[in-house]
Order: sequence, then structure tokens, then C-alpha cells
Amino acid sequence: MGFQFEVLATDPSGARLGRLTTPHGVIETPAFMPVGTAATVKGQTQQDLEDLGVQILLANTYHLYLRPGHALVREMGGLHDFMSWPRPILTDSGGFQIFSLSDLRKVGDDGVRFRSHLDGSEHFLSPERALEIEIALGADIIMALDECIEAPAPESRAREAAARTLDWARRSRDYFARHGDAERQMLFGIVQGGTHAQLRRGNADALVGLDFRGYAIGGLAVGESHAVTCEMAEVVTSRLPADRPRYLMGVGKPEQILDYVRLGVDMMDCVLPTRSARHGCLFTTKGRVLIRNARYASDPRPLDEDCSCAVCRRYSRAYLRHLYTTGEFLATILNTHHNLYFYLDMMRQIREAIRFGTLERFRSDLQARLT
RNA sequence: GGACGGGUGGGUGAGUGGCUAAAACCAGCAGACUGUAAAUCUGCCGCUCCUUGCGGGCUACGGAGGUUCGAAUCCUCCCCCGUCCA
Repeated sequence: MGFQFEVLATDPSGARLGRLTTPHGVIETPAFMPVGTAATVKGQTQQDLEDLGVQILLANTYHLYLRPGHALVREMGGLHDFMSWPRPILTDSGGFQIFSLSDLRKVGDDGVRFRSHLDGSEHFLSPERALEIEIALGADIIMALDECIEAPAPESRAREAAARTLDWARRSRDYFARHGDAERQMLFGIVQGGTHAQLRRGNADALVGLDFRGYAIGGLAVGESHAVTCEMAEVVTSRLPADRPRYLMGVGKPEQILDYVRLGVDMMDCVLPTRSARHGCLFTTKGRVLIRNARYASDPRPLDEDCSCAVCRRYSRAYLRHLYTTGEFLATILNTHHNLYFYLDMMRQIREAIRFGTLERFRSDLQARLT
């Protein structure tokens, strides 16, 4: 049996402690998944990521299809071998690129026509084509192609995108049934519906009817308020089967993660820790630190005195600021390491709190610190 | 001693009569970043006042004078710097 998901404990809030078993190892949930779009988490080696305790990485279908090409990756033994990452991988389908490359694409019922952001060349991605690429890449968890739209979006637009996403989900399921290997890969469907609760509900119910191995909630944290994000996530998680993993795509800020966990979300991914790190925004147990700020110029203290990551154990704020302001590569490396540690450690604490029934206390402590 | 070239805001460097508190870039200061077109992007960046505004005042393009309604821009002298000739 390649895959298995079990819920080990639940919290009154709705938070779940779980275990997702894959051919490349176990993922303890709730899990945060660092984003490695181009088969690399910028600034970290695979060894770094293993040492950090990263359980699963994200990579991107669209980017890897453009470069180096999925055929090459397959030839190199698949994504795990190619990038030398022994643990689980999830590939996003390219749905988010429909949103973020909005002026370079044209969406139709059949699929999306993209102009490459690299050289302007034209490419076509359909649900089937996305899966063909994802099967070639060989990630443990693969996502159906969806249409992610901006928020807030008018109901008519959200309805159209949700309907198309559902149709694509059906096509994805059918394609995977014919060409995929359920022992090797797990296909997730994605719920859309914008910020409209009734659309979300209907879309979730219909998607569950297609019987996916896991369910993702997409199209959130794309412009709407956090309260609305939570409301939509809750509408959806309340409809999803308890025995399948739930993945809230693209979130979130440190102070928001726990809110999503409490809504019954098992998996999350976000570029925030890695991108922010590259931009000098560091997350600490006492809030954000913009390390380039002049006030750290001669600050001998560690970035976060309560953090036991390799960076905080060894370097001063003054040194980190120096590295950042001088544009040294090491700044990206150290900052990324710390931010990922921060997220992963928070997830470890959250899992522990669910296990021991202390999530509520953890929550009030966290709120007091981060706000 | 002579001939050219040049001295602009923290730096580099545009500007050769008004639209110039003065381009652009860098540095500096601050902010943003949510399924990565992001080692990116945005704002501020002479001093000062206030009713914080496409607001007022002051100072500013080596120095001092001058021409002009108006000068970083034109003229005179002076002081520096560079190159070349003696």
C-alpha cells in the first residue's frame, strides 16, 4: 500500500493531528510544505532541508515543464532522483500560474494557452497535459489543474472558474485512472468558488463526489481579508470527508497558520518564509524583524533569543544585517534557513499541542507574542 | 610659464537662460511580500515652518562680482583638479 492517511487525534476546534504515508516517507500533519518551484528551495541545499526536518517539498509543473522539461526529469529518474530529494514531493499543476501570469495566458474550457515568461513562446496546458507532465515528474502528490482567480471576484466570474475547475477535476481523475499509478502517486482535486460561500459549498460537494484521495482549497489568500479566507476555508473543510487530507493552498502568514489548522486543514504551503527571507523579512517568536533596519547595525544579540536554529545559535543581528545590506549570498542562505526553521518549528509545536490537548493554550500564547 | 579640458546635492553623473530643489543610477532610511515571471517591488531622500498640501520660507550647482524680468547655464576675475607643451 503506497499511501495511507490516518487522523490520530482531533482538537475541539477542529484541528487534526494526522499521518500521511507515501512511498517516500511519512508526513506528519498539520504540515507546512516549503516551496521549491524549480526543484530547489532557493538558498537551501537538500541536506539543509533534511536537517531542518522538511517533510515534503512543493515543486511546480509549469516551471519544470518549461525548464528543464518533464521529459528530461523523467529520463533522470524522476524529480526525486533528479534533485536528490528522498522525501515526499507535491507538484502544483500550474493553476496558480493561470492567476499570476494573467497577462501571459488565455483560459478556455479546454485548457490554458500560456506565453512563456522566459522567452514568450506559446504553450498549452490542459488538465490532461498537466497530469501527463506531473506523472512524468513523479511527485508523490499531484494536483489537478484548476483556475485560480483573484479576490474579490464577481460571483459570475467565480462561478465560471469553479465550474471549469470542477470539469477539469473530472477530466483529471479520468486521465489519471487511465494513465496514472495510484500506488505511486496521489491525485488531489481543488475546490474553487472565490469568496462566495454557496459556490464553495456546491463546488466542494461536487468535488467530493468525484472521490479524490485528497482535497485542496484553492483561490484563497489572493486579495481578500483573512476573515474571509477563514470563512471560505471553513465552509469547505466542513464539507470534506474526514478521512482524506486537506490542503489549503498558498498560505499563510505565521500568525494565520494556526487559524487554518483549527479549521481542520492538514497541509499548507507558502512562499512567504523563503521569499521574505530573501527580502530581509525574518519571522521570530516576537514578530517580524526587518533585518536591514539601521537599529540592528550594532546589535550583538541573536536574531531570536528563543530560537534554536543554526543561525540564531551562531550569528548576531549585526552580522545578519551586514550580510543583507552588502548583498552577500550568505544572507539569503541564513535568512531562509531561519524562516523555514521558524515555520517548521511552529508546526511541530502545533502538532504537539494537538496531541496533548493544549492547542488552546498554545493559541493564546502565540497571539500574545505575534501581535 | 603656456594650451586645452573640467569643478553640480553623501558618491557617480545629466543638465548649457525660465517647465530645476536640479534627470538617472548608487549609497542611505522606511515599508510591502501568502499554490515564486520576485536576490523583487514601493515610498522617502537640502534645511525649515505649518492648517501636511500638486502648501509657505530659506539655502544650493568651486569663490567673488556682473549681465538679465529671470543664471547651475552668459561675462569678468580668482581658487582648485586633470592632460599636454615648455
